[in-house]
Amino acid sequence: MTNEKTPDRRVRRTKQRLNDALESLIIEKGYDKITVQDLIDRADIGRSTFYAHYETKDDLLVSWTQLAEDMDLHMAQEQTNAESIVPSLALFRHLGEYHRLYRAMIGGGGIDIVTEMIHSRLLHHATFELERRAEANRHTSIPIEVRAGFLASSLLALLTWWLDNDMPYPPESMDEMYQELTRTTQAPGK
Amino acid sequence: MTNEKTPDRRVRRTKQRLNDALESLIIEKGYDKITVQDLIDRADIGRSTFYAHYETKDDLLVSWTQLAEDMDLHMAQEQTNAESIVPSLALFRHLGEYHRLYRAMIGGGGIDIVTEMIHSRLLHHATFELERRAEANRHTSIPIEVRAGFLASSLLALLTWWLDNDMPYPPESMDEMYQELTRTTQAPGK
Amino acid sequence: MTNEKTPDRRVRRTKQRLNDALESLIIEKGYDKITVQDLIDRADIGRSTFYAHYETKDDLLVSWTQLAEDMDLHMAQEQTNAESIVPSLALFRHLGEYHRLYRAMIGGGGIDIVTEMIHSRLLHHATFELERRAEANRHTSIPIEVRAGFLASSLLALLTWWLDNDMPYPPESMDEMYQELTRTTQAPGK
Amino acid sequence: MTNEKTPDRRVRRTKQRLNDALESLIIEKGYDKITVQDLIDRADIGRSTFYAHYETKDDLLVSWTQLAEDMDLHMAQEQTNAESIVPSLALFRHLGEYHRLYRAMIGGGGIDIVTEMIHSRLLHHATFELERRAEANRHTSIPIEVRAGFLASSLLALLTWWLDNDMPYPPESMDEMYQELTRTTQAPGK
DNA sequence: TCCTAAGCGAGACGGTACGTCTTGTCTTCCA
DNA sequence: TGGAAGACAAGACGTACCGTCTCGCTTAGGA
Repeated sequence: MTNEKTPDRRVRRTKQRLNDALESLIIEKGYDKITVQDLIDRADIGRSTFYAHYETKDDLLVSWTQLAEDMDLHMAQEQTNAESIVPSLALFRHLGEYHRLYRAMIGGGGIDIVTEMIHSRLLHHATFELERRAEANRHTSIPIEVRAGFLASSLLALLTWWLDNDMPYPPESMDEMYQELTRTTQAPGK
Repeated sequence: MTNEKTPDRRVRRTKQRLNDALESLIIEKGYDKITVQDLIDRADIGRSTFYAHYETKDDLLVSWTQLAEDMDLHMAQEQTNAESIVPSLALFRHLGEYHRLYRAMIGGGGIDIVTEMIHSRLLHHATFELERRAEANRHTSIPIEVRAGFLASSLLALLTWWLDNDMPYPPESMDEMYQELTRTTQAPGK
Repeated sequence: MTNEKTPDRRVRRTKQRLNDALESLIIEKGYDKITVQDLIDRADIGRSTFYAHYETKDDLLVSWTQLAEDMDLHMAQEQTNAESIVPSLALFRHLGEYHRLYRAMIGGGGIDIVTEMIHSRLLHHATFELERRAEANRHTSIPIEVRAGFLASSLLALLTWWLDNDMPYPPESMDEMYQELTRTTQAPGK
Repeated sequence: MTNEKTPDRRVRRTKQRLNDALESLIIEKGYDKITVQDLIDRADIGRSTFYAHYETKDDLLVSWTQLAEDMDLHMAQEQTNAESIVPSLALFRHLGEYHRLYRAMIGGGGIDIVTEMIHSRLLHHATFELERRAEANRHTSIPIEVRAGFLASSLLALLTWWLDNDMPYPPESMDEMYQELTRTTQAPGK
């Protein structure tokens, strides 16, 4: 519960229009090719209105909370699965479902900001889980931050490869491969 | 023996100046912030001269062959080590030696094109090595291209993390961690 | 008896604040540099309130009736003086008294709209007076409108010069010079 | 003979195009309504090219030397006429010839910068001439700067009135009226 | 005294023009 | 006469104002 006043109805409408315009333009022509003018035209708003709400195109992107919320939601859902350190299966399923959008945002020619955001959330999640299970991992001398980075980067790499190659395997297979490849950290006791 | 004429002495001078300008500007302000005008000013050449030799800023970067050659050289050197699929130790040592430059080029705020080039070479190398040892890996159903991508991305992630965190461990330790984390693919029989 | 309702007390207060804001801002930074936002901020009113009363910044200026009324008042006072066609002495005295304000409004860097308003009133007055004395001026073939324009412009030029040069002579001297310079028209018979 | 290098042929072409565009647009829609974009479109040049040569629209106008040169030329031509203090007849003739352009630049709704420039040149000329004939004017106590200002402003007013009213009299008649109205200063001995 | 219509502040909004910046092409000039 | 210097067209950028508009809150002034 924040102290922020409920925004003007018009403000919400403007932001919604900009988010819609951003999403459709990302799919159509790729984020890098989008100009502020494109967004303005598509959202049918005035130039100064854009700059009243966002400093730059990137600012609009990061304020587009859908991504972060999606990530957190799916992480929370899979959190109950004690076996998995990162919510890999849920992510393969979610990104596969919205693959047109995610393919435009991560991987080759994607958007660095988005990739970094996802990586950051995965990293944070993995670090937290590894620390929670610290006692079970005394057998290895590899620092937690290295292992967390490894887990996050590996998953991101597989996700990216999967989307860039038109999802040649079902999400469940991809998850199995990920589990197998990272078995050294995921299930240390083997 | 190529068909290329030996470049004019002036041409070589121009290219040398541009390479020097590029390197110093990358370290100073980061590749993304560099403009063609910056390069021209620093190299003290005319605008058309730049475009006579390179199509874009990226073109100058990739033509700056030092990186690719370095990579290949170190790969070749470590190629004799039958145990290792990718020349990880050599890379940790090499990047550590020139860390100021490499830190500016890969990892957070780095240059996509360079990261992709390194990734591409690692991927190609890993694919080749895995195919060469294919018979030894029948035990796993994970496709070679997935495993090659995994090996390349993991190494790149560790290299990046290492540089971004001021190289807290010696190259040898990093290599050991990498070997351990990717044991499932590197030495599958274990 | 007009149909206009007596304005709301608040309306009068708003207009007063705007007039005050306008006057102080003209002296401070010059009319041209004033923005509607400046007026709004200084008067501490809302944007729509401004546009509820005035169409533009110029509209506020011309509705600021003090000028026109001043002019007419002084013209009426001097009207009795049969010698003078335009109320030059009264104007020198009046503008001299409020020179800080008038210097900002007429002459170099002044406000065209004000200058034109003063010129227009002078022209109208001179035309009226010359026509009233038409029979006394048969000696010259110069059309009345030319002579009226000459009288108005000359006086305005002297007033402007006088204010722009920090009023180096008293109003009475300025008036004498004006009478002498325009003697050909003012007192044709001489 | 200046040290400035002869400008690039292209530069001269660009400036010529801008001058032409300015002149036609002044006549078409009035100086105030002209935007930089109008000039760019009409001259068929790039936006940055405009700003490479001129800081603002006003800068282009004042650099448009034709006006100042015209003034000086006509002043020089009439300089031989010992009777006239300012080159009134030549000016009536010249402005009448190019009345479409001058009507858009001086007088009601005209361009302040141009009006002030003409006034300034007239004033300078009148001051110089009056000082040259100082001994012949001992009869009056009116300071030279006042009389020069009067002569310049009166002429400008007549020119403006003449153009704004579609030149109802020939230049020669206008000049005669001007001489008659300013007889007190022009031919003091009468 | 209450009620209701108006005045009001606040500020979001669509637009227009601005002056800056960078790019890749094209023309001129000079060695 | 071939390459360096740099002028150029194109167009996106972020800023500054403008005049319109939609909100609720406040507050007269008539019922």
